[in-house]
Amino acid sequence: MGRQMTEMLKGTLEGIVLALLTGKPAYGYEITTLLREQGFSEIAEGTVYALLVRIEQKGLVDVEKRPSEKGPPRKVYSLNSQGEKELDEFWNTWSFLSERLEQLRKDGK
Amino acid sequence: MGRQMTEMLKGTLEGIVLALLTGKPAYGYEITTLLREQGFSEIAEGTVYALLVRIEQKGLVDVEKRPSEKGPPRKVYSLNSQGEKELDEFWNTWSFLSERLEQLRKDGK
DNA sequence: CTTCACTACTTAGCGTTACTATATACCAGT
DNA sequence: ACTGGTATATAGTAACGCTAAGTAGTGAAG
Repeated sequence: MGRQMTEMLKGTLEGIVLALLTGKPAYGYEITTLLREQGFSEIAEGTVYALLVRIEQKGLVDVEKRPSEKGPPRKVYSLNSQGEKELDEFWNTWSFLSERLEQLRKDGK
Repeated sequence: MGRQMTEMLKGTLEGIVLALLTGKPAYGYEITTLLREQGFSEIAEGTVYALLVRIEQKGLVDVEKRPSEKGPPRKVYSLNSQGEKELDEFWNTWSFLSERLEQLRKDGK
């Protein structure tokens, strides 16, 4: 992972995961796969699991343990109302930053 | 500053400052003022100066000391070729992330 | 002449986050 | 037994923005 991307993911990766979780609960391994499919090809598994622990502790998701046919039990995360609120705020923060940056990019040309 | 914004600025603030510097050299206090005018109203001075030290050490900017009529001498930073290259990469990284996020936002609705 | 306000830069210590590396565990096929 | 895919956990590290406090120069107000 590039240094720039690593730093830029700070603060956005949590939002990305919350967004992935809207409407469709998922477990860690699945989320990692989803991220890789969506172009975040180099995100380490450990990063995702640590993030999931964090958002669980913050109370943004509900967790349910379910058996898997193919391995150890899965921890399925689903967005709760507090998580939805956090996601809303995330989009607001993102919009602000995004608009400022697009403005800057325009000015630079 | 909100927690989310603080985290999101990691990795982007450097790019923002590099972008501000394109074409028009500036000194720290001036950059802080510019940022505040552009909506980043709560960015601490210390943050900016620390960032400037960093990008100088990374060799992304050239520095010139100039007397001020109103206070201590100014350190004027100008983007050099390595800084321009870094800024290019920054925009690439930003574009990638930005596109993924806009896609996610669309899907969520 | 001293106090205040504005300009201008510096730095130590802190909290948060993503990464690296490693470990554990379950199951299927060879 | 061994390999490979599925699935989770965690200790240690580095990077970065924030807080807080300090130094220094100039000019105006009292």
